[in-house]
Amino acid sequence: MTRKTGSCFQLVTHHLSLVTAFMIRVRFAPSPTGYLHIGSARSALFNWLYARKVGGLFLLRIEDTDLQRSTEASTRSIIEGLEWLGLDYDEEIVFQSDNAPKHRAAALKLLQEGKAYRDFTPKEQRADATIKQGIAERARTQSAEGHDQRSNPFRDLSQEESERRAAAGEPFAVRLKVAREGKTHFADAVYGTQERDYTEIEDLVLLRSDGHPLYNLSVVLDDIEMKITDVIRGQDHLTNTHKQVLLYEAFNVTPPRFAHLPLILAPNKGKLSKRKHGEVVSLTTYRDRGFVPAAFRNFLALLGWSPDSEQEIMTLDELRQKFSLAGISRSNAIFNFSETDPRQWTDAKALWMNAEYIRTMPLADLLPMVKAELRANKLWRDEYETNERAWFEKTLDLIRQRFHTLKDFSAQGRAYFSDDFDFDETAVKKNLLKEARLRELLPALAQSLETVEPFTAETSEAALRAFAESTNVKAGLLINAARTMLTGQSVGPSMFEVFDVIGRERSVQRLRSQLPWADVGV
RNA sequence: GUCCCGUUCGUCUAGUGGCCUAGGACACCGCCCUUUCACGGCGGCGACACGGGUUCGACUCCCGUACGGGACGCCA
Repeated sequence: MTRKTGSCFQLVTHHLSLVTAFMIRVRFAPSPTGYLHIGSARSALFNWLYARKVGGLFLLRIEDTDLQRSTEASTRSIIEGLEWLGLDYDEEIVFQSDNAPKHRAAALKLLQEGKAYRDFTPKEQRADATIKQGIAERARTQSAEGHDQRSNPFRDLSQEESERRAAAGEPFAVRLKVAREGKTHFADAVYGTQERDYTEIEDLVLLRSDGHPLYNLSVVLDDIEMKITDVIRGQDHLTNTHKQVLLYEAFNVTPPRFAHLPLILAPNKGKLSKRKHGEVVSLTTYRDRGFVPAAFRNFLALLGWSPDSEQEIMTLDELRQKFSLAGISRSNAIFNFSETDPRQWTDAKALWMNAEYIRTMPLADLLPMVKAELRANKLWRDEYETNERAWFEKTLDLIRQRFHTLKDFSAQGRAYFSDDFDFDETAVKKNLLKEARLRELLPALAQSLETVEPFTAETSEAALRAFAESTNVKAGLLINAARTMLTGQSVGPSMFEVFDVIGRERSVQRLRSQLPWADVGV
């Protein structure tokens, strides 16, 4: 990023400040340690909606200070995920690791000012796997014994002694010197006024003994530098916020406004984690399994937020217009899905919403998504966009009515785009093998359809019903049999609409096929 | 364990003291439409965690209990 220096720039920013003072600036600040979690995606969405609603800016900051776990692939996945959801960001992406030297300098400044101190306690070594429970356990015993958060022996070490030991090369961490008495306060837009007694807040580590700046320090400094006006993030940060408020005070900066979001929980009301719940928490899963981005975005928006109206299907623009922090609920939401039932691999409402979008969205918006899906399965032909476009749109409009994901276009929809499709075994048994006469009737039906002119849903229906009457069989028998012959399935759109889009030539050909009988060895 | 947060149908939620015999959506069930399956239409099932207050009146306000969640790191 370019950084201008000199009084000229200062002057400009000074004038601009009157204008920018009211400019809302929010950020989405994920750590790139895995694929984008749907909870994070929702935070991003809410930040974006809030910013766009008021004409503010939505910034992206990658919190990659944990060099051990951060990956470039993860950063890419985050950016792709935002793009998929249609959330554009402003300005350059900030990589937190780039600012480490500044963060370190700021901590050292607090040290000089006496607002922080050197902690010479040797660093504990802990195995990664046992960290969480070990910390919880220690916290338990400490609180049971009435641990004093200000008991660090190095807290009141004299300045000279501290300098001397540091100069001698003794390693030290830098901790914030939290006052013995007082409370932190902040107004949360969702949870209301929050306060916390200092005695509940530890002297948090700002700098590791290797000089590496830690999370709370970096977040505050970056938010200050990025001029963030509103911090919207998960409720799991509620206690961090108190620590961060302390840091804002130490730096003499007015804290931003805060809004904490209720959490998204697993069906067992526990934390929804990638490790425990697998791909269902990853945003990319929804893209890969045929979700329309607008549908998933719409679903996510309704998890923890609701508009004033009872309308639930909303475009991005409608969401933007209706969004308000006041509509965010305080209680956690359960993301309902089954780990054993593949039909309910994710929340039923999300699935429903996706189907709803697929059958009602403008065909022009659906077309490119279906194109990608067909292309990936070698079912796409360029003619679908040129001289066969009318047919293609008509076919999509017909079959989309009962599809749930984009995957269905290449799976259940295969027979519409290829002659090479499979026959569903139960469909064959139920609609073809049950009635022996069908083996002769179907080719005869084909023959009578061959002369129908023009060949439409109406004329094919008339022809089939006439044929049924003349051969003295129920129309339903032929209808169901024809459906299976033409599509391989027992379910689908109205048979006559299918005749229409499959066309006379292919319909006749398929009615004469002996494949279903050959397959079962009759 | 300590601190913080929460609790309305199975799930997402509306509800800011009388409009609530608690509304909507998903799921489920039934009927209609349809010789398929859906869509759609109509209807059904189904909730204010519990106990005390305050009030003429409490889902809404206060207190307590229970339950659930979060945080408690030289991780982010």
